[in-house]
Amino acid sequence: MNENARIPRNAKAKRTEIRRENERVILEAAEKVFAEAGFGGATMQLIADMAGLPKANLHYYFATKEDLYRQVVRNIFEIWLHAADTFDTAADPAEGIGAYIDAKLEISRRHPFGSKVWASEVMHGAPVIQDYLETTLRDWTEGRMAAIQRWVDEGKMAPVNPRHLLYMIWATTQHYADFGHQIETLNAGKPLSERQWREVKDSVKAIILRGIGATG
Amino acid sequence: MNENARIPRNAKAKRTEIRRENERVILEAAEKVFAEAGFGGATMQLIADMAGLPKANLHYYFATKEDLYRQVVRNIFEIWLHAADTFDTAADPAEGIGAYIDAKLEISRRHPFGSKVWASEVMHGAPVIQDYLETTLRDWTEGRMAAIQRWVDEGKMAPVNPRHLLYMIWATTQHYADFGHQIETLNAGKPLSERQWREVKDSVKAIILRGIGATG
DNA sequence: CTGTAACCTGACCATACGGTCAGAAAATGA
DNA sequence: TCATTTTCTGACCGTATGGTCAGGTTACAG
Repeated sequence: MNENARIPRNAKAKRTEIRRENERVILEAAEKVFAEAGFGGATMQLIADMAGLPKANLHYYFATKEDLYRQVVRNIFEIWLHAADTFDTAADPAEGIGAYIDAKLEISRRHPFGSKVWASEVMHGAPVIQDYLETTLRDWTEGRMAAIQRWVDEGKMAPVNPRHLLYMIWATTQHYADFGHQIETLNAGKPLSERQWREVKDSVKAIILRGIGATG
Repeated sequence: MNENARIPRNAKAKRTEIRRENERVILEAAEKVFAEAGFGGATMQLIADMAGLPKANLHYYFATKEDLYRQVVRNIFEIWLHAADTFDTAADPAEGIGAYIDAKLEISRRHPFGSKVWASEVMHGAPVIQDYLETTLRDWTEGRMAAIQRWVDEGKMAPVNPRHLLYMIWATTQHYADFGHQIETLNAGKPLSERQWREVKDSVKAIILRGIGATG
C-alpha cells in the first residue's frame, strides 16, 4: 500500500521517501523486539541491529525509546479498530460475529508481534495508551455492545451479556497470538498449518455462535 | 530442599522459619514487580523496596535476578495445575467444565500478578519454563483432552475439538487477570465488584456450556 | 558465657544502556 | 557548479543496574 513510482515527482517526495522507508524498517524491527523482550528488556541496540542501522540513526528518527514504543503501540491500535467494520454492516449475529472472529484470528495470525506488544502494554497498566482506552476503545466497545443488545432484543440471539461476549472474543482470538509459543509447543513444536488455522476458526466460531444461540 | 544436613536439628525450626518468612516476603514482592514491570523492567532495588529489605539481602536468598524470577514462575505454575482437580472427578461436562471455569476465574481474581507473570513468560518464548511446557503441561493437556473426548464419545456434549475448547477456557479466564487493567478502565475505572465477578462466571459458563451442548 | 553458623548490609564495582553531538556524507535545488 | 537541507554515524557520556564482598549482627547449641 506504500508503493509508488520510483521516479520522484519533486524533491519533497524523494526526501519523505527515505524517511518513510527508514521509519517503516525501524518500526517493524521495534515491534518484533518489543514483543519478544518487553519494553524494559528491549534495547535500542537490539532494534538497531534488527533494522540494520546504527543506533544513532534510530535516534535521528525517534527521539527516545518511549517515542518509538509509543508509535508501535499506536499503529497496532489502529489495526485493531478496523477489524470490526464487518460488525456493523451485518444484519445477523451469526454473520457479524462470525466475521469478526475470523478477522481477529486473522490479525493474530498476521500480526503476532503487534498483539504481544499490545498485551504487554495493557498488562503493565497501559502507561502510554491509557487515554485511548478511556476514549476510543470505550466508545468503540459501547457501540458494539449496543449492536449486540439490539440483536438480543430482536430475538436473533440468546440474551447474553454483550460485554462478556466481547471479552471472550478478544481473549480467545488474541490468545492464538499472545500464547502462540505455548500453542506451538503443544503442537509438537510446530507452527499451526493453514489447515490447523482453519480448524481454529471453525472451532471458535462453532462454540461461540452456538453458545449465544446464533446458529444462523 | 537442596540443603545439606549440616543444619543442627534443634536449631532447624527457628532458622528455617526466618528463611522461609523472608523468602515468602521476597517472592510476593517479586511477583508483583515482575507482573507490573516485566522481567526486563523489574529491578532488584524495586523488589527490595517493596519487600522492605536491603537489596543485598535479596541476593543472600536468591543468587541472581533470574533465580528469583524462576522461582516466581514455578510457584505460579503449581497453582495453575491444581485448578483442574475438579475436572477428573466430575461425571458430566456441565459440572466438570463449569467447575473448572469457576476455579480458573477465581485464580484470575486471587492471583492477578501471577497470571501476568505467566503470560509474560510465555509471550517471551518461555525462556525459563520451556521444559515444563514440554513435559508437565503437555501431559496435563493430553489428559484433559482425553477426558473431554470421552464425554463427546458418550454423547454428553457436542463433538467440539477438545484442544480448542481448552484454549478458549484458558484464554477467557486468564483474560480477566491479564487484561484486568483494560477491563477496569471499561468499568468506569473501578475494579469488578463481587456481584460483577459472579456475572462474569455466569456469562462465561453460559456461553461455553451452551456452546458445547452441555446444558446439563 | 562461648563458639559457630546463619543472617544481614553499606559500600563498592564493572557493565550496559539510553541518549548526545560534532561533523561527514548524500541528496536536492538554483 | 555551489549552497542548503537532510541524512547518517562513530565516539562519547552520565546513570542505573545486577551483582559482590568484607565485616558486622543475631540466634542458639553446648
